[in-house]
Amino acid sequence: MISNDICADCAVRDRALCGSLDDRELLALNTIGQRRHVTRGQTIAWAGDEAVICGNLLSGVLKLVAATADGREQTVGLLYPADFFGQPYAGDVDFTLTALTEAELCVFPRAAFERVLEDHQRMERLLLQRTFESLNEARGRMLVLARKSAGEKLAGFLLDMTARAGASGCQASRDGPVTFDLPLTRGQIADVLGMTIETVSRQLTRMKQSGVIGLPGGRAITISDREALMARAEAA
Amino acid sequence: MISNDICADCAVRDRALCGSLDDRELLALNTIGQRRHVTRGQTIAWAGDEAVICGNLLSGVLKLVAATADGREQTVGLLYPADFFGQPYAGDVDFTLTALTEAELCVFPRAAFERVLEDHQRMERLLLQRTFESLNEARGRMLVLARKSAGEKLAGFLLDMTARAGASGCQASRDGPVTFDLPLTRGQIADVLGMTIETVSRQLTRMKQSGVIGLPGGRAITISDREALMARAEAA
DNA sequence: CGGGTGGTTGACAGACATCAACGGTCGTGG
DNA sequence: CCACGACCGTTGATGTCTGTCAACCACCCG
Repeated sequence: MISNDICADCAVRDRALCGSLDDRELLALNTIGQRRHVTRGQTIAWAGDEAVICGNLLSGVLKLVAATADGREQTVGLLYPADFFGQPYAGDVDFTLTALTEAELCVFPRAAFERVLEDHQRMERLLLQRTFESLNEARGRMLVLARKSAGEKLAGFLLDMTARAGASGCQASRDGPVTFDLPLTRGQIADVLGMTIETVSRQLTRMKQSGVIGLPGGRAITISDREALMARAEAA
Repeated sequence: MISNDICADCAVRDRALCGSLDDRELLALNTIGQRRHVTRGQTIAWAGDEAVICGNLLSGVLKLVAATADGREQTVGLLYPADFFGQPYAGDVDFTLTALTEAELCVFPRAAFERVLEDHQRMERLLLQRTFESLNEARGRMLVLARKSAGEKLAGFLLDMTARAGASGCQASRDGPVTFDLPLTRGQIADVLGMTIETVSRQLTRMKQSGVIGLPGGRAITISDREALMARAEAA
């Protein structure tokens, strides 16, 4: 049975919301869940549309985007594997959800997922906790967007990405230089940090000239001096 | 019995989370809840402290504040009567909670409240929905903070406050001028919108000179031309 | 009466956006 | 295989919005 295999070989089985369910309970999810592949740049849900789906991100990176009437955009959230997307009990979608990279999703019809939540209080509680975490993160980001300088924003962002890259990056030694690929273009970084492409670029070259980071080319980045980066993330 | 009366004469009984409970269930809350009065400027919970309480706001206005290491501050949320505060299942408090005005709270020990949540799935679901709403609001605010000009921010803020003032303000006619008192000082508005006192003041006088608003004195404000205000809230 | 808080206004500066030009890389198609 | 265009990134010149510093006024309360 194919549907049974969906959860069995799930890459984020232990980290996603579903981790709170036992094997038997997973069967219920299996019957309503569906794998879906999206390509870079593809939009999964448009702000203003009816909220019909929710689910888990299996691989790749997604962004949540808010926009003004005249087209200015702000990325208000980044989603990584094992993150939940969508809003149970919602009417309409509030923020456009788009893939920044190739991505794999596990999608549920919203109504069906709500029924599962009702039967599994533990999962609903887990979702509540995650939502609080997202809220705290969003509020922390508000401070960054409103009060930090371009240099501070970028330093903080790079530290985030470094932590996120984690094991996947290659590092010579503990506390030594770390190199990895940023999953975002300069423009996408600008959207996240509330600045322009040019400012992102300029700040990066400045850090490079200071020896804090290296830019080997392409989307690669080397964190040469993590201490300095942390200092810059908090400096006035 | 005093404790029984707490909910009976609650000003926000029908709008707060507890509205989901029947009379018998309210007894459980009554035994753990406690009224508390706070004065203007008083802090209810400090960021970094252990999260020991949560509850409902009965009257007044509270703010949630995030701060950088070097003291820059950003108000990341405003709480109005019937709003819930605190974070069940949390470890530490993430954002300092302070009263902007005299305020009345209904406070619960966090651990006890969590037990009530576990027994009342309906209330937990309501809390989940509210948390999603807060998250959406925070994300919307991210767009404002990062991408809107001072004029747009202030126009949007005034529209919010107008909606909030609602019936309490006095208006001559539908769509006519509305006058009410802002519950925030210029400095507090600046903290909310991510700008400075001076810029708030300048933008207000500019709007006054354009005839969009009136500033009768004190903390009062008159919305003379709501259409124009809406235009300004979205203008580039 | 004096000090504190809150508000307004002016002069000035600086950080960042904007506008513009240019180079590199990659994929497609002739 | 090469060429073209699209996308991405960098850098420079310039402008402007808003933050900073400062002075001043009104009001309130002890």
